[in-house]
Amino acid sequence: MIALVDCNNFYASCERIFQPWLRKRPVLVLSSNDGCVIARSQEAKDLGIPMGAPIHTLTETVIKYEIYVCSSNFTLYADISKRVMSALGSFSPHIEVYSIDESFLNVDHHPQENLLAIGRQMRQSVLEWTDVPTGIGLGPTKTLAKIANRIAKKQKQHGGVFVINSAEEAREVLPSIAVEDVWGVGRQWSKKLKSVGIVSAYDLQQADDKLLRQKFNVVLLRTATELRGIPCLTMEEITPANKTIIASRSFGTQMTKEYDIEEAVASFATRAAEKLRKQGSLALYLSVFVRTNIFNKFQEQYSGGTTVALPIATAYTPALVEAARTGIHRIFRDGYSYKKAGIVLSGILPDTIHQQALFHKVNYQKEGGSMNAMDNVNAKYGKGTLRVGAIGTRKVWHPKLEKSSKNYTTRYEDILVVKA
DNA sequence: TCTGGGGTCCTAGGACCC
DNA sequence: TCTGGGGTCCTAGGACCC
Repeated sequence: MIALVDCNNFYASCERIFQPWLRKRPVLVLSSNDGCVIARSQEAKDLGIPMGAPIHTLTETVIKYEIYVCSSNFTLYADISKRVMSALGSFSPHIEVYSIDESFLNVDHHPQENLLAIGRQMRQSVLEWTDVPTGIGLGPTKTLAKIANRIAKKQKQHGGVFVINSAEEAREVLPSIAVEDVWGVGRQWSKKLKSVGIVSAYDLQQADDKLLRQKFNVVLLRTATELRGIPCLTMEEITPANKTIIASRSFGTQMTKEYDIEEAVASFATRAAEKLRKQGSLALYLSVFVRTNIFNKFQEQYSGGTTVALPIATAYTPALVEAARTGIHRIFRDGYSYKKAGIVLSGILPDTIHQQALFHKVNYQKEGGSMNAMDNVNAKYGKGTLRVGAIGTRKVWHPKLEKSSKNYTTRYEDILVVKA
């Protein structure tokens, strides 16, 4: 049996922990650049505010209902997430951290008849340890655990925990679940499924394998099989290294100067390099892209991208920054107003392999040593304490961040605020 | 005026090999 | 006029997830 623990309105719940006066107020958390709504408290959901709505379309609603709107604070959310997962860890040695606010737990070592009680204990523990409310669904497969989780959250009488013990029990609840609410069924497929008469999760469970394989694909067939109580998706307790690493941002203002964009991509390359080293990898390719504001219908549009092959696989920040600037020189065109840029690292290899190039000699020890030193300094004294000069100091490209909460759990000065 | 960021997997088709 | 069988690798595009 698998438990799926999912934090309720996670970012909004994090914001409330250290600002308890927000508890009854509707809360919205915005995306980078303070653009779209990416998290809503229950009160905000009840007001009918959709996920992803651009905040500038909600000005009146925000004033009318005194909605608290804030920028996102991922430093805080990541730290709270760690604490939630740590609380859950005491219930099972087999835990897969699926996303910042979700975990799968194997609970096979708990007796079947106690599962509801175990779920309630988990919920209580997380609440006590972190003040974050959760919904918990248990089922024989991940997909059924997801369904159980949905029921736990939607039907208040269950107190946030719901168990689907078997495929037979699933058969009773699946007719009430719309097919688009099944994990793995998105917009496109639900449309297509409905066109062949598959409307509910039950219909999908009962659907003909051949039809699913022929008209759809093997991924959807697996989903249907999981609904029958046969596991197709295994627990992945060890997070595999990412195969691509992306760092991109929309700019706070539109930019026209090449050297400003160079500073931005130097910063992206730095961040990507940090992620790369953290997972113990090297990259062979660095792609760069830029684009104008796609929402502005009156502006001439341009979007460009290019891939720079690195002479050898590397995680050395200066080498990646240099590649990013090379890329920008290739694709930058004068006369446009740029709104977004980013870099993508690919050709990811483990850093235990050091294949040399014929004409490009590298002192791995020296490079590795300096990166190590830089990472240590930045861990101790804060991000960007030590950085390459190409990033600059003017921050002209930085996204908007008008109202971010404090880093109550990770930054010394902010922790003092909490204590006070 | 204002519209996010970061990932994965599968499939089909083309190019190539023997 | 007739024209095999069995593979791999790469890429672009489409679907999905949070």
